Amino acid sequence: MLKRRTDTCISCETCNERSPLFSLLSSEELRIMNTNRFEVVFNTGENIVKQGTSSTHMIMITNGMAKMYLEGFDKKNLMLEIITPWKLFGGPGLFTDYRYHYSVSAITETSACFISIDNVRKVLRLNPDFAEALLKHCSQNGVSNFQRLISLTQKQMHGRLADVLLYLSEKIYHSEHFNLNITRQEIGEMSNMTKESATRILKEFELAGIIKLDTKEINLLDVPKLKQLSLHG
Amino acid sequence: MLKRRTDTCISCETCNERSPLFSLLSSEELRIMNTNRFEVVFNTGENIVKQGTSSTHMIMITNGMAKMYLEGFDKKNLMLEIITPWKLFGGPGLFTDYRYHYSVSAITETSACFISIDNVRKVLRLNPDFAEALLKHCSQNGVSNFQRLISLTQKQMHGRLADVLLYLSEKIYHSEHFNLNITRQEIGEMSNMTKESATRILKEFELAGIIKLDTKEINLLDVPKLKQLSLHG
DNA sequence: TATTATGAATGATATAAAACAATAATATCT
DNA sequence: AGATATTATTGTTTTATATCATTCATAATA
Repeated sequence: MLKRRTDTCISCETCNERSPLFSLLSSEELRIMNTNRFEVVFNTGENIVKQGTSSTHMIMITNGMAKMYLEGFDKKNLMLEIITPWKLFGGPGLFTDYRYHYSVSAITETSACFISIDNVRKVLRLNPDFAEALLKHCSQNGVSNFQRLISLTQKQMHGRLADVLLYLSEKIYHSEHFNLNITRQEIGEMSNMTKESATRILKEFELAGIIKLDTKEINLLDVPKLKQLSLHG
Repeated sequence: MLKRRTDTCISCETCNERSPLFSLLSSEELRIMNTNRFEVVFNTGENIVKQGTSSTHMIMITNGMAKMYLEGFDKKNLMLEIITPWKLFGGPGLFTDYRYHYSVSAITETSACFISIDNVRKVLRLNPDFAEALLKHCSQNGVSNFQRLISLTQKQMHGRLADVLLYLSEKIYHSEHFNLNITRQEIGEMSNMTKESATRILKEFELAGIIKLDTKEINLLDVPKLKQLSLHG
């Protein structure tokens, strides 16, 4: 579905303040980035990128919410992140094998802005600050992946679920009280457990007074306890 | 222990052909890289980098073998790679928080060459090809981490051990017949299982005629079968 | 409003893999 | 070479977690 142009998104110049990476660029460089740029609105559930297809664009969501996930064996997904506006993605394939290495799909109706990777490459060769910032961006993803590896391989379910709740609260909903717009299945995909286990442990947390739970509505009552659970194995 | 200078390693100019990243550099850029560069020999078991300390250097092994691993909870390690000569490392911290995010220790006596990160940064700003190559290097690590995440979270022990055997054969020993210089404990750290499980499954593979096993000596008899095991969950 | 889908909750059972324990085989040191 | 430490093997038990099965609740649709 095509999006009507609005005065908030006519060109990169007008929305560059939204992403730290773009604020490093000159007008001329922004003009390059803006060339062939397009924006598309996705309905809930639709794929924004599909793992395995050609990676031709660096993408940024300007509105809505999406999930980034690895497609594993037997339709089992591992969710990497929930993506909110101004977070840049496109992944490691952009500079290696020109394939997307994960899928991204819309959790709510989502507008996404597509910037051609050729233009990104042009600018990165013109602007060393931008090149360094991209390298930093890539490195930060590397650090996150290390944390994920340790969390998923060395913590058991309670710790992993605590990690998810803290992530949702701190990084996504910016509140200790939030209304989930993801399913138990998806909570399981974030913490590598079945939906049944996710349900069960949420209930346990409620019984232990750590959270207040009303299906989709979650209230973190004891954040220190969650942090302690997160630290245990 | 300091290493005597030899005619094979007086400066980066003389060993630049060893690493694809260095072949992109001009003499002047190599001279910058070579400034304050030093080489140290580590004994078996010694730390080359220690997770959590300041990351000040990009490092390359010129001789020997080392292991790169994440230190997790309760002294439980997760080995990321075995490092052999000319593989560059230093990790995601070099461009983010200036901390090493993993440890590297010598499996055999190992010589390592330390290049100041300030010099790397200087050169990356001078040479867009090098900048792009570093970004590619970082991205490739990202791809490997995705594969690792899926392998460790979605495969069970037989599949994970098959992955390790194939990795050792293809990437490290370059033969289907090799003499391990790592312990069962370390095989466990590569595949996220206990040393007892590693022993047991190696034995099972032997009984199934997939490998020939004599403690440290391993012979892959049925590589297709290992690949098939690797694909299953 | 009745009727399907879809998601959530809960219980019973099965199983992969860790933890524990003990012995056997190597390697290292004196 | 003998003594000690490290590593490998093997068996038994325990536990975390998946799987299966069913009911309940909520949302979408006719």
